[in-house]
Amino acid sequence: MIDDQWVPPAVLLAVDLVILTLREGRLHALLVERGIEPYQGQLALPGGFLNNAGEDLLEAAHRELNEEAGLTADTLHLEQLAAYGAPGRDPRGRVISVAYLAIAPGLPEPVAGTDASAARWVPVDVALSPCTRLAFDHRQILTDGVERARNKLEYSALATAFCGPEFTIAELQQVYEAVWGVRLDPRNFYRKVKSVEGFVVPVGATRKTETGRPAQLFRRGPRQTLHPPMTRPAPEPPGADQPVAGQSGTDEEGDRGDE
Amino acid sequence: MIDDQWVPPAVLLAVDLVILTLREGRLHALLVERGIEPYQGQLALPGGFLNNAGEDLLEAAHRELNEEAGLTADTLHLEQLAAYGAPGRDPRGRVISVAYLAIAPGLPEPVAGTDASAARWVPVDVALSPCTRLAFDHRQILTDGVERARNKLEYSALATAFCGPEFTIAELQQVYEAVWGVRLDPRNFYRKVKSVEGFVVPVGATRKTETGRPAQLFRRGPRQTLHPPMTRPAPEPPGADQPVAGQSGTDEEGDRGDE
DNA sequence: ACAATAGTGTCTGTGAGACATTATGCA
DNA sequence: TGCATAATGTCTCACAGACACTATTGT
Repeated sequence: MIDDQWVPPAVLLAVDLVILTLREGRLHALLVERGIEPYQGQLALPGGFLNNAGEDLLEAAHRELNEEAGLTADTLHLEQLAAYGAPGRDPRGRVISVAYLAIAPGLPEPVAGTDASAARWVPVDVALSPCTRLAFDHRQILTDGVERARNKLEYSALATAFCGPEFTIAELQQVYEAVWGVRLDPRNFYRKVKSVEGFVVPVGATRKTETGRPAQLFRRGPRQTLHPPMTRPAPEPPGADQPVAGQSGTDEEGDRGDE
Repeated sequence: MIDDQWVPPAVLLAVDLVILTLREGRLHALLVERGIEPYQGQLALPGGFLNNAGEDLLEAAHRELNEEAGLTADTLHLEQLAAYGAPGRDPRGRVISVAYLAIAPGLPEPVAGTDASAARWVPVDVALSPCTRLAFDHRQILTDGVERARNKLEYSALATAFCGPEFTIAELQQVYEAVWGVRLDPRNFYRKVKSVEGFVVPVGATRKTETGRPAQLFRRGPRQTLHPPMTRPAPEPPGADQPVAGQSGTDEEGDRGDE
């Protein structure tokens, strides 16, 4: 079928980033306004081509994270999301994009002055609203990233990645509420979090709130997976559930403890 | 930072397959003996390079599934696993591999006569034992695939993909036991499966067993996700759990397919 | 009858949902 | 004292684990 002279087609490889954070109780994603064609002027995920043939994928993700978002990778969560390679996804040619999901604590300022001057935080419900147009297949990638984060909150300690090094239980609850888009009972949430050994560890200090009793501060504990998992309220109506059938681009994690 | 003449480096793109099935109560993966360099003679995952620049990733996975395993994609589960792109993973150059996970019902014969005459089913515990050497980074890919399957059994109806169109509850239980490597109580398993609406639907017929009362036959139902999930016995000792840290993202690739 | 497997019923402990109550800060 | 939030306690129901028991086949 293939003659001896056949050589496989070469492709270009890009790395795109879904960077999520919490700002004022809402889930935000970092988007950049494209300065060049194609899709010039439109919103897109931060990302770019592989720098050189010797660069590792994860390394490229870290580089883009720094270049485009001004974020150092020290404290933040970064995991591979999926590969996207539909033939027509980039008008410049055959480009395969490996998407990464990054979770960052709420940064006070989006970014500025850097290479990423055009970057800004956008609430995900706005970014994914039918009115918003994203470049390439970035809507799909962003959707998948948010979905991954939502699922991982259930069975992993990912929520702590949205918080700073020290946080209160109430702050952690806000993460769940914002990402899942639900309201949780503070008492049950408190009991659940503290009942999972190693999820969070008390730091001994307290943080004053605007009003009311000061809250204890915690750090993330050694535990990565939650057993039993955090239960997400099921907003599904009775009957069969979402199709979820095919997977053209990606899938999810699957690995519970992976990352 | 990048001058106007800069062009991104091109890479080769391969698709590799983790194909899992159940044979005689044990979890097996399909491996091929490589006929060409590199790693000639060693075991590897089925896979190969993108056929042409216009081929979709999933399409390529289906093609390889057919070429190398002789499997038609009609009845089997196929989802993307991850992208593997470590710089040194393929001695021939920079090759990024997008791995797919396929789940197939137990086939009576491995394969033969086809392009994949060198393919054979290997128990995963054998394939992943320290003694077995796999080409490229296929050990990692296989490990990730098995891990994905293990996790998905918990919260999805993936187990039915291991069974034929009609199956008994006991057969479904064997899937869980083989993939998880545990023993489950038949009575509790039966109760659990039948309590999840739409997981399996009775087909009205029965299947005779070697001895004992005939079992009712079922088909997979419309439900894709299991709420609440199937609970996996936790073989973890108390204390912090597995690190599960990063994912360097690597890959492998396949042979060229010619021969 | 007996063996062997399919399928049902019961008890109990754990944990989630709902919600009352107490504790600790500030004005 | 009053208000707001943190933290703890109580009750109930759902469900997983353990296991006794009944049902239906073949020999």
